[in-house]
Amino acid sequence: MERYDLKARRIPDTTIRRLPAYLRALMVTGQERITSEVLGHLAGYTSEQVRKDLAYFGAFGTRGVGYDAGLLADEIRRILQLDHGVRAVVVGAGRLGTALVRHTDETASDVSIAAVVDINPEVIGRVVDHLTVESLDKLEVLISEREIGMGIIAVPPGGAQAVLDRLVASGIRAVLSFVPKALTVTNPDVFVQHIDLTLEMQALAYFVGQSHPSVR
Amino acid sequence: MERYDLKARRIPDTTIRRLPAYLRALMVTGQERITSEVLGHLAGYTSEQVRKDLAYFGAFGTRGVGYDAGLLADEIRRILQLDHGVRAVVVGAGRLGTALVRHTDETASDVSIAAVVDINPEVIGRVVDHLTVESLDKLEVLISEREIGMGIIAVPPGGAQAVLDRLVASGIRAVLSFVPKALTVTNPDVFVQHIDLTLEMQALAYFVGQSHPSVR
DNA sequence: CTATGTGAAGGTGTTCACAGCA
DNA sequence: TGCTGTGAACACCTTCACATAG
Repeated sequence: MERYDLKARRIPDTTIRRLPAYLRALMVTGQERITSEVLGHLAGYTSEQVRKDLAYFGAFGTRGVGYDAGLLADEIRRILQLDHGVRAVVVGAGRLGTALVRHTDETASDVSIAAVVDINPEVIGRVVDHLTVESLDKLEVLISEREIGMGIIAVPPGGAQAVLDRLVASGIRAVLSFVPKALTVTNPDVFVQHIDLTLEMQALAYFVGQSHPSVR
Repeated sequence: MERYDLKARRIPDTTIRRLPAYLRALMVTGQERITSEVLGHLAGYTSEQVRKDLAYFGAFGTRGVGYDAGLLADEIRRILQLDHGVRAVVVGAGRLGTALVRHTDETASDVSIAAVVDINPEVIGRVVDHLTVESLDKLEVLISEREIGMGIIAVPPGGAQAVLDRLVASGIRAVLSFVPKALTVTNPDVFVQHIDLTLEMQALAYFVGQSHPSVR
């Protein structure tokens, strides 16, 4: 009964990363119907890009008309597995970790935080929104009991690799890391996304002085 | 006296984005000398990638030996303009905005926050680390007086586009946006980097169930 | 003999242009 | 006629392979 996996086409990462933007754009318009032109404009991409991306998964539009916004949103949610109720564990209940929990609570994003753990005894037991910070020791148990499929790492660089290894060993296949350090993973089925503010800002510095870089 | 601009080669964005990772790796090793192999490993890339990236800007290594870590770090800082003391303004002093100020203070990243502004009278005047939150009205004045070259937008979606327009009108050419919405900019000299946590997590959800995607 | 620097080959993602269908 | 869906052309980035220099 798998719908998309059977096609066995390799989907570009870039396509996957644009789908959530399309989903948001579909939510914003109250419209019933929407063209790839409008959808692309709202999401910040071109109409060709929209059509190509969607074509990897099937033909959801009507020629000469456009797409049914509600139906297309449902398709995208299914593709991204957002209809499965994806649950994540936040490792590290420092300033960043707690901010992440609150953020996710506020924005109904179809991904929920199901557990927060920390290694520091002083922090364990504290309440963050609807969750109590648990011990890092219970990481594997919590992942299993609460059927967690995503890991979010918000610990200092020192302990990050060990945390990642434990997440992977527990069957986690999608990880978001805020650690200011390169982490390695051998299992090719595991996808790790890094968000590194310092690196981001340093790269941006390059463009500060970049007036008129010849053409484009 | 320009060193790199004269070459007029178009540098791939991907290269620019890897340079900060190389810089960090160079800081981590106490070593005097380093090979592209080791540097790549530390930063999470291949040795060929390292050499190609650096070759866009010149020949900094010694054949048969490797690179001088300190010299190479200086080169990268110069390329990224991190030797110029890049200053940024944070627009929006909410939870995220203040967290950004503190984060940047803690991690000496060669990019400093030189001003924080907000539109909310209740927030204006508050002290965040070494800065006092100023009125959004003074945005242009602050950018000019404090020679700010980078903008960081951490406001709700509603006011974000207007903020971006004002930043661009003030001559800002590098912007980091945390706004959960696509922003548009017509000036091709302006570079806008989006960090959107909700989109990031939704994209990751796709990989949660992605076991063994055939080959690779 | 080692590790850099680089043209050439290869691969991946985007844009074009239009055929196909409502 | 209008907009989708898609092969083909294109552009970009990465990997390969080796000439080059110390």
